[in-house]
Amino acid sequence: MRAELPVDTVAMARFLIGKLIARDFATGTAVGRIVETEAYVVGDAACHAYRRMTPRNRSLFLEHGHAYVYRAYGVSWMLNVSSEIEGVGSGVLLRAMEPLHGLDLMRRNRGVDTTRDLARGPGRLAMALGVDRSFDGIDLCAGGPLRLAADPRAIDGHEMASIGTSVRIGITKDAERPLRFYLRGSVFSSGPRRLNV
DNA sequence: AACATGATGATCT
DNA sequence: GATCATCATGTTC
Repeated sequence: MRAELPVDTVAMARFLIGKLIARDFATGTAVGRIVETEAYVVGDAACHAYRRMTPRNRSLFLEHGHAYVYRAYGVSWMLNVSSEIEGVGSGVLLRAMEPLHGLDLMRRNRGVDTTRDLARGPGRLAMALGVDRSFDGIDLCAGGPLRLAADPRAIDGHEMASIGTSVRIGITKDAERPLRFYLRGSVFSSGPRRLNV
């Protein structure tokens, strides 16, 4: 999988739209299709690695395809994918997912029944997958309990046409950059569907 | 002090 | 159903 991943943050954010993320639990596997991402690029004041490497953000500096997990607002875990060569700090936030398999597991993790609400939003996505700080720094391309996968049903090139772009959600620094990407028409993405094309 | 959010309840259609 | 205000809460620098 790593060989297929782009080594570029914006390319990664777009590439991940439509890809699958799987999480093994003792009782089964939950799988979702990524439908919304945000890029946090080099030189971006909104990126946690903007200033320098710190204990919190060090996973952003791992080789592309590793998890960076942090707590937002004291309530939610955020799951990101590192997106550049080792030593360069940047990543892609996974903001929403369409539940495909193991919905019972996600419902249990979320304490919510409605399919549409299981993973629409970055905190919900992480909770549905049972992701917390213990996943920070893990390799998402190594066949571990949390991993990225291609969609076997996808046909090369067909997803590209259906990706929309907008500004990122919930930030104040570098807020005007068009670095949010979403699968057009998906009811499982979390924000505006109609900014910037 | 600021923050890459979500649940809830109010109010409007 | 949409949209908005409010706030709980941990972690960072």
